Amino acid sequence: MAGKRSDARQKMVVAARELFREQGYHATALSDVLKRSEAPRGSVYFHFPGGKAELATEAADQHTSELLENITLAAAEATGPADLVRAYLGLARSNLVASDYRQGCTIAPLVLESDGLDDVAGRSFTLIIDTLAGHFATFGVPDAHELAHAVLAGVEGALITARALRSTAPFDAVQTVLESHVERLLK
Amino acid sequence: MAGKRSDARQKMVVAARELFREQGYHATALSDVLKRSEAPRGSVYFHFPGGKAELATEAADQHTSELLENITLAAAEATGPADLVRAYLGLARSNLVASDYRQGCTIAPLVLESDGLDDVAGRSFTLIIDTLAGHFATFGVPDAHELAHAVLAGVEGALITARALRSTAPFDAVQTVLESHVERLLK
DNA sequence: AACAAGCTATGTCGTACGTCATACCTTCGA
DNA sequence: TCGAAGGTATGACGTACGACATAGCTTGTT
Repeated sequence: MAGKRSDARQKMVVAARELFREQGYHATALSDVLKRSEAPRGSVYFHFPGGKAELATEAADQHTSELLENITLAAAEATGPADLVRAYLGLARSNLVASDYRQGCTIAPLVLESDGLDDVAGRSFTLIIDTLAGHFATFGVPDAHELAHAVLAGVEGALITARALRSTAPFDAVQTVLESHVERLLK
Repeated sequence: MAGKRSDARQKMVVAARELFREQGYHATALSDVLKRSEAPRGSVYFHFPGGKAELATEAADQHTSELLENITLAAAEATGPADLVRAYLGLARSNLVASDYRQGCTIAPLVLESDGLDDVAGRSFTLIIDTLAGHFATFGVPDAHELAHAVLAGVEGALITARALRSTAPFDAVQTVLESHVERLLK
């Protein structure tokens, strides 16, 4: 009933995710995605009838899913909200440093390069915030939602400035400020 | 020995600045810049031999200059570091809201859409941080540089998430956290 | 063996950036 | 005061590349 079941689709999503993190949305050509994923050129429109936008949507969704898993995982090991904050910041920072300041956030470009993908980014951010806030609330943090907003904004901002400055100073600063605030909240 | 001096150049820089804030770098075609600035096509390469990249560099530089002026202005009126933080956040927020969540930061796209413009962005961020830190130090803040890093990252991050969420919640959250930290620093 | 459904290679159209030949304006020299 | 020269500015073009659509092929099933 079918031809060979190909793994090209998933490979393309992975490649797209990486490239968007590094170069943004418009700077990434479909040919770049194909080259990195070693997928055949003609497959794009078949696997993603919506074209590039659909590919980006899927990449964002997978990125978010993976992030949510990591958050929940970190929350399970954390002994308090400060631990979770540290873990979340650490995740972004280590990815950035390990890639020699190349890999930022997959979602951010979709916001800045407005192409009708703002809503996708909005859903992703909402999920992240709600998940973070849920864990913070469990830890007994008042205004858990507010803290989650600050954490997300801090990470996104640090990812940008750290990249441009080629320094982890922004991450250290954000971490200091957030921990300072968390301590105060719990007092 | 000279021809007519045209204001086309400056108009183009202004238009580019606006468009990059709204759409990012690659999504902004030179034809878009020309349309908004009402400048002729041929003028691009004449005024900016380096092409689009040079135009972006100039736009970033002018954006930064204006920002530094505003920071210094706000610092003069501020009675403490918290005032300056509020003013800087307020500037970004009011621009964003006034434009119906369209106008973000001019520099950020240059970082995310890597096209060799990272260093330009780096210089801009360094200037902003140093200026902020200078004022914070004047106000007697210890670790003024660290605070400046956190403020910049907070604003950049809030600009992204607020835009996607179409909400000012990120700004409010960042402000709360930063003020909380400043209070603690001065204690 | 033949059909159907998944999969892929090639072709086409639109558009972006960069370039060039040309027209213009200003200033200097006679 | 007038003409010439050289920097200044511009509209039309070329080249290259991006996304998208379609026609053909491979594979598994009956």
